[in-house]
Formats: sequence, structure tokens, C-alpha cells
Amino acid sequence: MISTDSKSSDLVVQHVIRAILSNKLNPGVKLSEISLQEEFGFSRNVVREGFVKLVDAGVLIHKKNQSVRVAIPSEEQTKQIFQARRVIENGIVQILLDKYIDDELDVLAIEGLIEKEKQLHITGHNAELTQASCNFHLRLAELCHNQYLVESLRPLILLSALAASVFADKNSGFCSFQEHQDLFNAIKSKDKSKTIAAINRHLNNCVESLNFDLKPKERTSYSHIFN
Amino acid sequence: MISTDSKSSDLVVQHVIRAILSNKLNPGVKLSEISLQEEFGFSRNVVREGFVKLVDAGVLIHKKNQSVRVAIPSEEQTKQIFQARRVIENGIVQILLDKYIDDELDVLAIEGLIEKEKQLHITGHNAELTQASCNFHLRLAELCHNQYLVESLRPLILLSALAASVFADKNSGFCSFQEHQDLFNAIKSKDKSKTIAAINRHLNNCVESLNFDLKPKERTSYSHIFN
DNA sequence: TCAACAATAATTGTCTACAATATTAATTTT
DNA sequence: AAAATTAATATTGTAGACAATTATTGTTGA
Repeated sequence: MISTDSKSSDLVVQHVIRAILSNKLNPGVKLSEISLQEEFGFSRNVVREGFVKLVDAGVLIHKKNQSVRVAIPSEEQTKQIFQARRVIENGIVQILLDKYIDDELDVLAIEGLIEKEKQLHITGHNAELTQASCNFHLRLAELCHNQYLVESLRPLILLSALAASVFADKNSGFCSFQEHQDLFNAIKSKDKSKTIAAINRHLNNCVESLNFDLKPKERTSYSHIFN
Repeated sequence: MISTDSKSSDLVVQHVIRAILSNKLNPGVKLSEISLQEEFGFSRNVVREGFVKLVDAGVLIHKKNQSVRVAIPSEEQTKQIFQARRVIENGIVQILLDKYIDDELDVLAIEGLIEKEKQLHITGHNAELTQASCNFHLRLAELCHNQYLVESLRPLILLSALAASVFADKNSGFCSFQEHQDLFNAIKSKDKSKTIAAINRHLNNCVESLNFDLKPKERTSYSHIFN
């Protein structure tokens, strides 16, 4: 559960997450405690604490006596990640649908997010688009008003971003905003089976757009990217 | 993601979890870093690291400059916990059902667990029964061979145990093994809607067996319980 | 007797230091 | 020149120390 509390170590968590989502931190990159200590001014202890949380979430990998590395999802793991997402996000959209039918759902909040994705797509801000695309899925979870669903989904979203960074070709249409739009329309139609079909189609397309034969990319080591 | 890795801090995590599941650690109880340091022989640093993971999972609560405490789930949180469980465990049983239909599921492994629950119920080993009952749900998750589903469910199971410790009357039939048997039979029938009905009935009964008007119990402070 | 206040003790947050391990660079050997 | 070995460097794991904060105890006054 990667929280957003007020502890200093959570700032480390936030910075790492933001760096991953904006593609400044790639899978496999080493992160030493000292380098982040210097960059943030926190003590090494605080950095370690942040790392523990990220390792716990599966976003960082930590072998004993070695520096932590950004996780490199395997093909098998990627498929598991999206299976888990199908389970959780199926539940989420059904909860949202119930809320919408009972007039307790602010659909405009969702529409705004999709609009922002569209803008970023047009202007070609790819780094921000990844972030916005992740935000869409997380915001849907948040609209359920269930902290446990949010915290279950959050690490999976991050891992998905890493998987995309490993296996997605440029412009492969991974997690496209058009499909977000489709999902949104399905919810607005108040049709349960249509909505479920939309979320499953979207998540399946995400996996199928990946190219698992892609050769591993060269990964430069970490060098002052948190700015 | 409360892992079971080989790090020393994970031993702290394991001990705390076991103490909670065997009812030796009750909601609201304070845990000081020093007392566990003395008990385990680890350095305070290691204990802290374990605490960070448990706080992250929501099992422990940590306010700045105060000792961590075992979480006391509220009524609202408890309902959210079980809503999240419904979502995840619905997915799990459907995956298992698919596996069973494809002859890839070892049903005997499940049957053995239920048998053990029955034994513990008869012999009145209530502490072990709680643990066995939690194990049943987690084992179902593990049989999906999806680490992310397991790690999503694990904290929810722990929190459920805490919620029961707060809101369950003695012998209220919280999470009964009979319903586990029913669920198992439904899976064996290879009937999807029957299986889904069984898991939802079980989880709903869990919540409904709780008494949210129960007055908060007296909580003795921590005193050498990890033995 | 009880409440408010002050003094003491205990606990956490943070930093520094040092040993153990891993990584890198340099040297030697073939 | 390439591989293997050795030396040097860097990084992690752990422990300990001190300040800041909180919890507890003891005291005073009504």
C-alpha cells in the first residue's frame, strides 16, 4: 500500500513513482541509497524506508547486499499483473455502475480526465500521457470510495507502466484514451454487461499490444533524474 | 505486499502476523520498537523496517512520534475491507473454476484445509482455527498461481481477522468452515453462478455476523507475547 | 478526592560510524 | 592481447548515540 502520508520517506516514494511514470526511471536501473540521499537531502535511513515500501509493492527489486533496481516485469509477471487488474477493475466498474444508477457518481470527474488524455495525446506529451493514463484507472478506483481497492490497484498500475516500458513498441497504442472513452460511454449507458465487456476489452488490448519478443533495451545507470 | 522473503525484517513481520492471527495481539495494542528489539535480538532498525511494511499493509497504525499500534478497523473500514475481498475473491474462484474445468486444479489440497478446520473446530482450538480459516482463503488465492492476487488479498485477510477481533461475538460463526465446504462443493459442481453465489454468500455472512454496536474492549498493553 | 501542573522517564526520529559484502579497477599471468 | 587474479573502491547491513517528542509519574493546590 504505497501511501501518500506525511512521512519524509513517502516523499522518496512519490519521487520514484513520478520518475517511473514520466519515463525518467527505466526498468533495471540501479538506485543507490547514497545518491538519493545526496539528491534529496534526506538521511540514508529515510531513503531506505522509502525503498522498503517500493520493494514491498514490487516496483523495486532488492537482493541482499545489492542496490535496489527498478523491477523488470517478465512476460509471465506481466500477464499475471493484467489478470489481477482484470479482477480488481472488473469489480471497480461494477461498483461505479451501481453508484451511477443510484445517482451517486460524478461522471464529469471522469470525463475531465479523458479530455486531458486527449490533449496530451494531440500535443505529443508522451511522458505526461503515461501519467494521465494511469491516473484514469486510479481515479476510477478512488471514485469507489474504498481505500483498499485503491491500494490494491496502485502497485499494479505502476507495474503495468514498467511492463509497457519493457514490452511496448513506440506508438503501439498501449492503454489508449479512446478505449477509456469507450469504457466511460459504457458506464453512461448504465448497461452492466456492456461495461464489463469494455473494461475487459481494454485490459486485454493492453496486453495484446505488447511485444514480448522485444529485445531488452540498454539501461543506463541512474544519474540525477529527480528534478 | 507483505512478503515472506529472507530478510530479517520479514521475520518481524511474520511474528507480528502470527501473533495477530493467534489472537495474542489485539487491535489497539501498542508495539514499541525497543521491546521487540529486545525480544528478537534484532536491531531497532530492523524492527522499524518490519513495522514500515506492516503499516503499509494497514495492519499497524503509525502516528508521528508515537508507537505503532495494531489497527482497529472501524465499521466503515470493515465494510470496505469485505467489499474489496468480494471483488478479489470473486475473481479468484472464477479463475479456479476455469482451472478446474481444464483439469489443472488440485482440489484435494483444498479439501485437506477444510478437514483441518473441522478438526480444530471440534477440538475447540480457536486460535489455530482463525489461522486455518485465513489460510483457506489465502490458499485459494495461491492456487491461482498469481502472486499479485495473493499479495492483494493478504493484507485484507489480516485486517478481516482484526475486524473480527473487534466486532465478532464469541461463537458468532464468523467465517465458518461449513461455508468453506459449501464453496468447495460449488466449485466441484463446475457451476459458475453457483460458485459465485457461494463466495458472495460467505463473505456477506462474515460481515453480517459482526456486531458493530459492540463496545470497545479493554486492551492490555504489549508484554512479551512472541513465544 | 480530584484536577491541573511540573518533573521524570521512555520512545521515536535522525544522524554517524563501522564491519561485511559487492562492484569496479588494476595488476599479473598465460 | 585476453583471461584470471588481486587490490581498491563503493555500497549496503547493522549498531549505537543524541536530540526531539511523547507518555508517565509525582506533586501541588483547591
